[in-house]
Amino acid sequence: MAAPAEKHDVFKAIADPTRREVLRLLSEDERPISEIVNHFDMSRTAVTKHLQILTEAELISGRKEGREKIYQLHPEPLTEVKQWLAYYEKFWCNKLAMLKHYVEKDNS
Amino acid sequence: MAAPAEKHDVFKAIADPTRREVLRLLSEDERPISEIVNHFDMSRTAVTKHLQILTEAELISGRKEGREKIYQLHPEPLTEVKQWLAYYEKFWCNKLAMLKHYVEKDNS
DNA sequence: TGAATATGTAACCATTTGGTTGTACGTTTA
DNA sequence: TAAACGTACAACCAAATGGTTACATATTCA
Repeated sequence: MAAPAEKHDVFKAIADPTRREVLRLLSEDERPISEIVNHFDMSRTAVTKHLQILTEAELISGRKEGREKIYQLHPEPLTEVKQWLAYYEKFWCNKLAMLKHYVEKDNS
Repeated sequence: MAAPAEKHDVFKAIADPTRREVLRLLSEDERPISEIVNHFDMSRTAVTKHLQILTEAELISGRKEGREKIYQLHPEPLTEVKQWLAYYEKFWCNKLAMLKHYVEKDNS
């Protein structure tokens, strides 16, 4: 049952603006590939590749329905990013935590 | 005063594991390049390139001190990621928001 | 001064990324 | 059945990415 791990990690997946836009589209509603393609100025093949990368990161999944393939959002893997960010939040939310880093040197 | 915008956006900057590790190191304390290099199994030149990318994303900055260049963390740009994530949090924190997406189809 | 240290940078390279076109295949529908 | 639709996939390509080695420059210290 051990997943073969993520070939594409979620950080790489969300690094591309096109892929972030795909996620936004799918957050509104599930959509077939052809409909997703309409939102971009690139070929269907290019969009399909982005969908594959997002699928490998398990951020989306697609199901065949007739001749269409319908993709839907799975936001859960984004928790990894959230957890990573949480560590750094203290550095900008809690000024006290920044003292160690900035006080002595940046005294201009 | 208008910044020439970010050549490297923060999403690309944090996409690389090496760069995330650099951020973690600098969150502990500011460090000269040579000390950062010691933490990795790659050349100083390679590390320097990562430092440049992080600098362009304004996640770190370096100051010359004698013959050393000392880098320190600037976590502020990460707020952009946090804001982006906030939009998707409702999809995994608030089950109700997911109804529209999953209820009708995923009824197995 | 001269050696050692720390960094800057040019030139190069393999692989990945992000895109293309062309063709094939399954599904509707007239 | 034949045409139209939606998708899959192979082959190809330019540019970006992530790394290297080699050499130059600036600073410290014996």
